[in-house]
Amino acid sequence: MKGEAVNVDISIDAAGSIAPDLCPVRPLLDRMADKWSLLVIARLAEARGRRLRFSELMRAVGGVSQRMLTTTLRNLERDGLVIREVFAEVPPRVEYELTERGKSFLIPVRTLIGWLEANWPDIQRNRELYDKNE
Amino acid sequence: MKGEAVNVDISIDAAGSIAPDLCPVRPLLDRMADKWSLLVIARLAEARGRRLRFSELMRAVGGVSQRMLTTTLRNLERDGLVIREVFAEVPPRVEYELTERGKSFLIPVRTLIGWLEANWPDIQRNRELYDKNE
DNA sequence: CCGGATCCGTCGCGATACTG
DNA sequence: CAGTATCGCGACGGATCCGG
Repeated sequence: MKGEAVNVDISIDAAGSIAPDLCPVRPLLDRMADKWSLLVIARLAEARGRRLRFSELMRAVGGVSQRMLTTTLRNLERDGLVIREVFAEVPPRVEYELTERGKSFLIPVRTLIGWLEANWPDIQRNRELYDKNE
Repeated sequence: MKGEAVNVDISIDAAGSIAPDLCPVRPLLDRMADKWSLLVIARLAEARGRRLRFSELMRAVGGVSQRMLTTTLRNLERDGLVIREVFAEVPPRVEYELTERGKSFLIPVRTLIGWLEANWPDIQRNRELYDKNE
């Protein structure tokens, strides 16, 4: 058991307002928000179709451990955002590439990041003020 | 110290592609992705200007503990997404309301959720397939 | 009624060592 | 080269008790 499945899902209704429980957004959101998913997707997107090898991706992302890169890529593959192709060679070669769905995911991501960039200075100032007044 | 500050920031450049280190998106992203922030914002947005009391918000969100609701609201207030007003009464009354910035945040959120809704069925099918083949 | 303080379990993540 | 296996820590979040 893990928390009795509270009301952690979010969705939007026809009117555009946010409502819970229409679709399980949370599992997805959790994954997009994990430490490496977005960075991996970003690096694959920059390649613009060129497929990246595991080690290549690891250098491009920077700071990620083998373990985490592997599980991140597995999760993205499981959701159909990334394609993984293994070549039966020695030494082994594995290439990764964004799927169409993976590419389309960049649209909401860019919207979000755009908002963050536009609002970050104000937010930062707000934080300083808040922290100063204890 | 906490992990040596690897390359965990993401941003977008003028061309619209995602690049690291332009602005610290990660601290924000972490917070938006925490367990309750989005739900709290959603409930406040539904109120459409009407301010919600703490207990009211707690029932509306559902499943959140007092502790987590408090810290979530504090964080949102710190970032200027929520306004908190305390009334010196007995029993105490505290009301919460979205700021303009808080409201504007709903735009990227809706974009994201829209994408999730549109893609969730496919993703789910993809997952089942992936899980079946071990 | 609205929180602060404390305790504690869980889990994401990093480090390291090993393998086909 | 591209992983898998194992260990351990630290942060997040839930439960509970207390306080103005």
